[in-house]
Amino acid sequence: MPHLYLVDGSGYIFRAYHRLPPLTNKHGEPVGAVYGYTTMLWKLVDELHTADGPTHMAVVLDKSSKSFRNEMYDQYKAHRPPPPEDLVPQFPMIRDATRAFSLPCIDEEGWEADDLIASYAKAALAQGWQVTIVSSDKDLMQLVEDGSLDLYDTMNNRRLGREAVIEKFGVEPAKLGEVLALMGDSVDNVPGVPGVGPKTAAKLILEHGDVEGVLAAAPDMKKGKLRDNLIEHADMARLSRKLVTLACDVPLPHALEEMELQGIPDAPLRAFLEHHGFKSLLAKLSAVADAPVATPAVPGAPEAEADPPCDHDAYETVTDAARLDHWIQIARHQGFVAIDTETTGLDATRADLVGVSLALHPNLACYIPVGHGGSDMFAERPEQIDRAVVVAKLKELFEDPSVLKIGHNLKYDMIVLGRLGIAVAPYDDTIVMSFDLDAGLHGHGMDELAATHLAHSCIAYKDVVGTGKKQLGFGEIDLKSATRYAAEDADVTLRLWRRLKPRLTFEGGTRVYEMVDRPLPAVIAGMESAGVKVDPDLLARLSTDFAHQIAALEEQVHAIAGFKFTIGSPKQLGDVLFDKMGIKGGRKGKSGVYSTDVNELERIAADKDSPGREMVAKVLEWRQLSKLKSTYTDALQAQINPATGRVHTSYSLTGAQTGRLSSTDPNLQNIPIRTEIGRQIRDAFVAEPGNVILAADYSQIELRLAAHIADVPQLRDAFARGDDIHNMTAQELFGEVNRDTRGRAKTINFAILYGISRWGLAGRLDVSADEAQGMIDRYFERFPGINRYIADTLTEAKARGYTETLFGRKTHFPRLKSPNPNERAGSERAAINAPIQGTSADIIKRAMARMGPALAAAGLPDTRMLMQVHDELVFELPEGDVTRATEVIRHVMATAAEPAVTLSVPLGVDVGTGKSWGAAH
DNA sequence: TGAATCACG
DNA sequence: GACGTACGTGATTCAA
Repeated sequence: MPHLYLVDGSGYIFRAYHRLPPLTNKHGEPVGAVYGYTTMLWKLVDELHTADGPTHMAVVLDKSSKSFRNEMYDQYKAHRPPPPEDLVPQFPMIRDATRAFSLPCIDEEGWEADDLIASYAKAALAQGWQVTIVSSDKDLMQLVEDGSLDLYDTMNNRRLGREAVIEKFGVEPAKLGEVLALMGDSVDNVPGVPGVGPKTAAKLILEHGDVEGVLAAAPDMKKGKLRDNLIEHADMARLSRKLVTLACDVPLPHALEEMELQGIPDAPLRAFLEHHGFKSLLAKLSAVADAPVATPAVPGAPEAEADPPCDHDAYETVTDAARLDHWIQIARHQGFVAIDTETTGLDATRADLVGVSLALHPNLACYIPVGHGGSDMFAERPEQIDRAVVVAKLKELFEDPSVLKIGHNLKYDMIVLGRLGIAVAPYDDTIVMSFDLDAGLHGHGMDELAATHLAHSCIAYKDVVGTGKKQLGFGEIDLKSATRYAAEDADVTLRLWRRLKPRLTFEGGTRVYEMVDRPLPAVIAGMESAGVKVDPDLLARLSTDFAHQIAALEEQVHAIAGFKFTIGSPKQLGDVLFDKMGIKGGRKGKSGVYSTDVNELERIAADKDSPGREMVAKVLEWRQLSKLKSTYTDALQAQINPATGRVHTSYSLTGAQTGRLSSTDPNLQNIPIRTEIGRQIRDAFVAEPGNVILAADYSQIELRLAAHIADVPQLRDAFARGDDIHNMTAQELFGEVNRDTRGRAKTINFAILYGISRWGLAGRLDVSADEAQGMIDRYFERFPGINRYIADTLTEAKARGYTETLFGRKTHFPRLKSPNPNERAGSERAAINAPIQGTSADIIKRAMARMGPALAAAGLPDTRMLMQVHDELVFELPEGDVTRATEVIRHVMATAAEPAVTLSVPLGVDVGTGKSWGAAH
């Protein structure tokens, strides 16, 4: 007779987590619960062919924390703390483990694992099967039937049948629901009746049959607290009765036959165990290698078969609502869908939706046009579903918590869809996944990834819309061509996801993906959509002001030269200074042009005897003003979005190899601050009336992280005391603290982080290479952790080809093995810096991900995060909220590493506010 | 399109 | 012994 084992995976993993020590695997991922779960599954599967062993098995999990019970009672499970942070990344691994055993993994939105277990159990019993539920959950004990259904607690190795239930609760399993209802449950927040515990509940039920019987009998009971409580809380008792009732009629997506157990599969299980380095289990696997072998294909595992090539003619153009419903229905059923949007432009904050594509499986993809034709009055508008209908239908799918949306650079789509009222969740982003796996090895654009991973060359956008004057908007493309291009994008995205997702697990990328990067696309989409207000009048005033000064300087420079030339041309300027005016010491670069950068010009300006002193000073001033005008005051005005009156930058999540963000169009991460004249530009970044700008920045975060990572006690103590770190370094290195030694110490502190050479330091400090070497030696002597860190980091980077941050972010350095010594040396310096810069980036990203929820929880929904500048977050908020917001922001930033990483140095956060960004500093 | 320059952390 | 000299970015301008 078939014997079905239903494993309560969710219940198990929580118990395993708390019972087992916090193990980590070789990738630094927490795996304690996964290890416990794997051994448990194995033990069960091993019992196939034994007397009471399973013939069929499935694992049942909770899909989300919400179920139909929350609709009955909004307080249900309301006091449950979120799962521990180092347990969260283990949830996907539990699914990996289950797949490695080729077992079905069952979860359904809106239902708890208990309901699914009850429903499958009933279905199996109805066919005359034997059922064992692997769990120790008391709610599931309601299902026990003498001789046909029992519970199995693998942690104590105990089976639990009718007798055990009676012993534990004093009633038959069939009456257990009545008892549980009266008792209530503080963990799940089932109210029950106050003052009624297991003993009283059992007594009452034995006497009166069920909850209704007890409530009916209450008025006749002897006066006392119990009677009063039963009468007063009758409604809560009835509600509790419903809450503890298991749903036995959930639609069942998996046939019981699919759950047939084949034995221990070799290849996928071996790959899984090797990935985590579960050595004892690997040994065990080798011992059972001759056992019956199942041969399932693990989707996306390294040995997975290649997908068929993209078939552009297989893609469907969806132009009627019924077909759209059909696609949505399959996506719902499948639980994941790749998506992509086509729009009228590149700037997500302005672009309008033209169409959406979906992909469900390789070559199973469609394009839903909504904005084709229309703009051209001569062309006929091709048949399309009404835009509002598409938006409404897609909103339901894209917001469905049980359907994973997969996109490539989803941030873009989120901004476009966000303006249509659609909030995409949950999601995976393949550009982020690729970055977390392969930063430093190659780019992460879709076309490049398709070529690298799928040996596929995507249709070029330019080939669809043309270039130059003849370039068309995507809405002007005929539906056939549009479908071929757009659906391919979704198809390729899906294919990439199938490749990359398992690699995250197998290569240790899950930790940084889940703990740092995954939340970022949504967070940054919010920041970009919000934008920042700039004062165009102030910028215009600065522009004219600068223009006048530039014109005056230009005239003076030409007068000194005696003729006109283009000051902005380094080539002409070099010729004027070094050839025509005969200034000595000109250095030509490889392109044969004299160097005229600031260092060179300042050198000339410092030389009292140089004939070019006057001109050079004016050129330097001219350069500064030209830069400010062209790059900032002029450009920024042009970047104001007329619809919002604000500037919306675009952050790249994959721009910097170390994990930092980068900012473009415009770059808001290089707005001047170091000189007074440039700083004025920050005054143009302003708050709306009634609001203020708040800037919060980490103080010396990279040096603090260096102190922690390299384990330098002196630096750690200095930060713990709150000392000025550059003063302290000056004291250590030079024996006295003054402006000069502090400045030098500061230079050296940074230089060390960047892996500088003695010549580099010599150039910076204007001393000889020998003197510079002396300072470096002294530094290493005073802070002995530092050279050990540098040596260890390089050794490891060379052996593995990559470095890692405290959160497991990898940065690859293929050029560490370059035959070119310069390239090699450059990579070595970058590798020394990457763990520090990267960890800093990880920490502020975690702060950003937590900031929205933390502000909302504190009742500060109007505090908006607008910008990130590597170690600084900028907010706009109502004046009255400053005090409370400051507290929340400071706390979130200071604790952002925890609990995943415990730092041995505190993280300091400086906060300032004002009407403008300039005033907030 | 690449080099040079310079703005930021 | 020569090489070329700090990590990470993006925008603008010139010149080919």
